Amino acid sequence: MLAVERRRLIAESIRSRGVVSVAEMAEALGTTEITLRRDLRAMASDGLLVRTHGGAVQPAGLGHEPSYSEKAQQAAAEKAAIARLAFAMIRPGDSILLGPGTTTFALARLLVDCPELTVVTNSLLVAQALMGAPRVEVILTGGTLRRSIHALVGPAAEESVRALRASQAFISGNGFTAERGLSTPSPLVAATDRALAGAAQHVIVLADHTKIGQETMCQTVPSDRVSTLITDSGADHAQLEASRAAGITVRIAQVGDHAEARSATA
Amino acid sequence: MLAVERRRLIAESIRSRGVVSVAEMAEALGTTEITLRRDLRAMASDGLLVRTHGGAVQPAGLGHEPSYSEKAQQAAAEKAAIARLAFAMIRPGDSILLGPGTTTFALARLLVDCPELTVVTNSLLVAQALMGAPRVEVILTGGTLRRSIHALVGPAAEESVRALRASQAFISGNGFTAERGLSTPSPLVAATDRALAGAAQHVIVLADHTKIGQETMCQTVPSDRVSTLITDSGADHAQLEASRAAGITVRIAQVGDHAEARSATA
DNA sequence: TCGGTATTGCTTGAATATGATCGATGCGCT
DNA sequence: AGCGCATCGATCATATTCAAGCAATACCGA
Repeated sequence: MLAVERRRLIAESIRSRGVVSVAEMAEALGTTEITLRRDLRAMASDGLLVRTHGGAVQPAGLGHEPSYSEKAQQAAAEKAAIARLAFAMIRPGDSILLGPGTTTFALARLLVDCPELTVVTNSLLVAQALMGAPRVEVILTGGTLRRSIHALVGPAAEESVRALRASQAFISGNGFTAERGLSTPSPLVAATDRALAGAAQHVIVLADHTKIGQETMCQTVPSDRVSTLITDSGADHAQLEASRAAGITVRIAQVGDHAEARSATA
Repeated sequence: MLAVERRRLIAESIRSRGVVSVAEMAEALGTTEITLRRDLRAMASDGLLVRTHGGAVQPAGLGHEPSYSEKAQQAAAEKAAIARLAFAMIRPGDSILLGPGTTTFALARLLVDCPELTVVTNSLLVAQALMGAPRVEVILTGGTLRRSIHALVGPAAEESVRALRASQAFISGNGFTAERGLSTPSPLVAATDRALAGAAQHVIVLADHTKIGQETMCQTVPSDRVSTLITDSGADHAQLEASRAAGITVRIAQVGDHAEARSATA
């Protein structure tokens, strides 16, 4: 076993699984932990991985952030179900807009096998998720990096969206009510979301039940601009009825229901 | 067994498996390791393979795609040294432009502790590297995602750079000569690099010795627009002299820490 | 046949990679 | 906060690999 061979296997393992453990890898490669540690140290100094206690993780650049993906665990099943329902609304050849958020991120992961698709987004996570989707054209808006949501915001982001048109925009947020529509705590994020919504013929809001009935500071999309609301079965019924009365198509995703999803349920 | 026949078998083996081991190959060919080493040395000087400890590996650019992480390993120590030299040119409070590439990525990793800095980039890797640098403001250009270099290119990218001004632009590429300046194989990437260079007062080219004297298809920055060239000590001397004669400040990075890759001047 | 050249194999000293031990550090648990 | 455990880094010892010099053999032309 050559050193280069070993390191290539380490790199491959970390690329496919995101993390490697020193002990586990030493066992698998038939070498000692000391050598593994030396390899990891050398590779870390080259930026191929980031060293942690007991192993190493993928450098920021190909994987998903641990803190962010932890947050995505909240109501993960609901978000996945919502994403599947949204996925069913997309046809090959479409041009769509995707806002930031864990739910839209879940949707992006479903799009990797979708042929002939153009995705415009201001979310770095969405872009990362579509990195391995060669048949999907990904266009990022410009803008200032907002770290908390891994997205691009600000005047530059709004400006770059202004020149674009798409059939559908999939937007998320922190709160949704039938009266005030979608809202989010940050004015900057709200302005960018508003720009995204303004560039699409149909606005589809993705919001799990924890957000229905919540109001936060800044309105991003008023109710009359929302075509469809996709949420899950835990949502407040009165709010859903009021939304329907406002002319919004409301769709309820059933957790564990894979029937609507087509082929991408890996 | 003729020498030419032996070497043909070596080439065949390295093409099919990617790596060969000296001991293993000597056993298979019924010869000694000394002879194998001599063969490998000769073939390495012809560029048919890359010598490593205990064997040899396929040179990058043949067989399979030079996946980003593998490319990052090439001349990693030199790139790190170049990045350190470039880092010394940046002052707190500056606004800088960073292009795509492994060397600029190495520079970005050094910037995480830099206070009060504005970085404009079209590289997703640079953005990711600066995700954990709360005191650095990161602005991404818009554009179409080019997966092979993890960067944003195209008219949208150029347009979003047009409104910006910065003191320094750090650009990399695939080749640099004193006559034609910086060049890259892709017209799209070249156009974006050109836009980045056009937005800065000073253009600093980061290019390790493997790129000096190389010419690729598309010129990105002509020599007279380059203020500074930062390379490493393995670079061709005639090219460096010609660059100096053209008015470019040439700086040579010394590989300091761990000397892993050794370079032979042709 | 003889001399010259090229190829191959061996030996030696140096460089590198690997493995083991020990003290220090960090992390998780109570 | 304190304790126990795993992990880490450093240093030393060992094995492997490398490169250069030298000797032996094969090949070739004269």
